[in-house]
Amino acid sequence: MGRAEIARATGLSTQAVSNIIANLLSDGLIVEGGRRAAARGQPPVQYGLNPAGGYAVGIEVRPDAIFTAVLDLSGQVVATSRDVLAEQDIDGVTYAVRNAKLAILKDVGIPETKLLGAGLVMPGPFGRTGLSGTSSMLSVFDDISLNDWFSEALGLRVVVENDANASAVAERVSGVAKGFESFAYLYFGSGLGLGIVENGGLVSGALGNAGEIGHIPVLADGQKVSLESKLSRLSVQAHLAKAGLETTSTDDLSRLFAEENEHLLSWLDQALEPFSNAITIIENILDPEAIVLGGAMPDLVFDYLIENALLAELSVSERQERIHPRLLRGTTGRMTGTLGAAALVLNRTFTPRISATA
Amino acid sequence: MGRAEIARATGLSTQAVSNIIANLLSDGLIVEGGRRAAARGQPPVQYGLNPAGGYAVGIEVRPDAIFTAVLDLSGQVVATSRDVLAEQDIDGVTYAVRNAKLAILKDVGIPETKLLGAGLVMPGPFGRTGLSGTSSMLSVFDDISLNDWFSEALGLRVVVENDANASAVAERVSGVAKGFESFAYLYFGSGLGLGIVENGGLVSGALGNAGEIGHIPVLADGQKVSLESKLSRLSVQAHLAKAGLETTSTDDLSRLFAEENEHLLSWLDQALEPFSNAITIIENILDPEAIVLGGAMPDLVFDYLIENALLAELSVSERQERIHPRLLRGTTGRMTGTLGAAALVLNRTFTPRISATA
DNA sequence: ATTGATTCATCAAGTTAGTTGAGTTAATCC
DNA sequence: GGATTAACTCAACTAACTTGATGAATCAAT
Repeated sequence: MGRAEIARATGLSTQAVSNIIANLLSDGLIVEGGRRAAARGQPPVQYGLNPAGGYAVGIEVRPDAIFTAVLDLSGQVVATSRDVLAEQDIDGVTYAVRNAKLAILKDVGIPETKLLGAGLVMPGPFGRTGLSGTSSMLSVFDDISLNDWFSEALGLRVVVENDANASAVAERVSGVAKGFESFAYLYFGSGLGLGIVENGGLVSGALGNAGEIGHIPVLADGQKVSLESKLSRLSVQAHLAKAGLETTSTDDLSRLFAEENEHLLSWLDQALEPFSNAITIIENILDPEAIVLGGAMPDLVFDYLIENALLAELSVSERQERIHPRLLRGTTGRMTGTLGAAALVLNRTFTPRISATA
Repeated sequence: MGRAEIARATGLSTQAVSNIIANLLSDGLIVEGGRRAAARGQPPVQYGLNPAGGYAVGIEVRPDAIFTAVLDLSGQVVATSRDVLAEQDIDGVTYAVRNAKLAILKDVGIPETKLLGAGLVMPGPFGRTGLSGTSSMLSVFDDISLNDWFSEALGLRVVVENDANASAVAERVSGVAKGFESFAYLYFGSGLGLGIVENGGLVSGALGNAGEIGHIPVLADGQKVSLESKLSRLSVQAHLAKAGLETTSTDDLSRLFAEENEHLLSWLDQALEPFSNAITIIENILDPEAIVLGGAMPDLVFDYLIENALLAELSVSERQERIHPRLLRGTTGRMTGTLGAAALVLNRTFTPRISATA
């Protein structure tokens, strides 16, 4: 954009914009583009983000491994890596996280000073809740103290989130939800999570545990069960195990789908009604621009669900002026949680918000 | 609070706070309290909001009437009034709204200059959605143009919201949800709505139609039905009508409940399971501090529902450190929507937020 | 080709909302 | 009754804007 255009958009004077641009240029955060001769008058000098002006690290802590990624300001992936997680207690995790950060920075030759912050992702919910039996290994911490702890350990501003929320932000920063201000992201981890983005920011609830959609009651064959028991990674695995199929990886599922395996298809069949109900619930409660699907499922499975979902016509989401389909498949792939961790940092710096707990 | 305390809380210098306080005092927005001698050192001069420093008008448009209310800065009700709405088209509503505003201001002797803005409440959803058959009389407008229209008509900054959202804010500003940053409000209008407050602000979704919870599928006797068909004002009325009881007012219901009327009790009985399911869904998706019930139902009915709800133990809301019960009854009474309209204005001025659509 | 309209941008001075640091006032502690 | 503590004010300085005048590059009409 040119100076004058920015001034009109922001309500600032062109002079103020000029000053700010001069600062950002000398900080290397933006770069000058050419002049664009469009209409009459002097053509504006264009400015754009300098992707190399800053970087964000994302770190995903899984039960047995640590995934790390670095994104530049434009949301492009600079590097990813994977390390084993030897000890799963807090000290082991801290040690591994610190090493992972140092290693990947050294690898790509980015100095600490260029880092905007680090994002950390681990399975929620945090704090002590009624779900604590199913909770993460670090459940001794609530999200605020987790934040402080890792902030200290990494020497960086830190954002801690669960995998569903992080992935949602990944899709917003560099995936299919680019530019969406309000949307929902249905995340298939071992369970089922929901990342809620409203007005560009995450909705995290009173204690940061919003989006635990796996535990809502749904109807299946006249029985009331939890959504997660019908629609999740654990659910397929249990279903296939009953038929003697030991599947563990997403590739396994991909292969079974390609083979039109009857057991996988029957699982999909039973999952469709709970899935459709969940979509209706999300749409009517949150009125999102779209619902994005992502996580540990093959793309083909997502496509199948999107294709065959019974979308309620009686929904606030059914309207004529729709630009996007009501359901979309995420495009950030298998590292979505890790990329999301880094994307959280970018999202925070690009769409800051006022918070009561400053 | 004293100057120094405010300075510490905000991160500003005490000098800056002093300047700001001097301005606010001369604008009449705050008042000086006495000195409070607490610890050592010079006791601070206390300052507080001046309730009479500004006012907000709330206007609720109902099918046959216009309700108006004025709140002062502290959230206290200064006046309420009720006028008939003769013509239900846009011109008729505009005329009635303008008159209602002028009348109530004249009544209480508040000059226009003391007004912070006006809140307008009408039944949603706005814009064209899949629910448009059930939509409001002003459905030709979307929420942005509604805002502009009435802003022009009233010569004030205007906030337009649906009844559920407004009532939620009413409870936050001067009801049972005072001080809550994140909660949900289940509103019994003719249908059933959900007001969602996250981080002090309303979650309104991509097109402002979040919270249409009445349309979500729930289970009742092994059947899938819409929540609204089991739990709403229309639902009780239909249920009682089948038994030959013509009830129209909330007082009627109150009386029936006091009489332990078997038909009302059987309605409550069948509503309990869908209600409990809805609570579980809301809790797990939004992780609210509490869910507040309010709207066109007798208090006794709310109390009954709260008392008898089957709260899932497997919920993010089930935790030890809870300060409030998971379910609360709203305390703003029958005018809740109208008060909410005014409360919206107060909420906006007290907890402003950054918005992409400036 | 010249002139005027249109748009982008800068220069220089003024304004506003903050900061910093030194000094003043009023209470408690011992 | 002086030391200590905290709240507050005064005065000078600073950062981040605004305003108004001026210059620069392009297009369109004469």
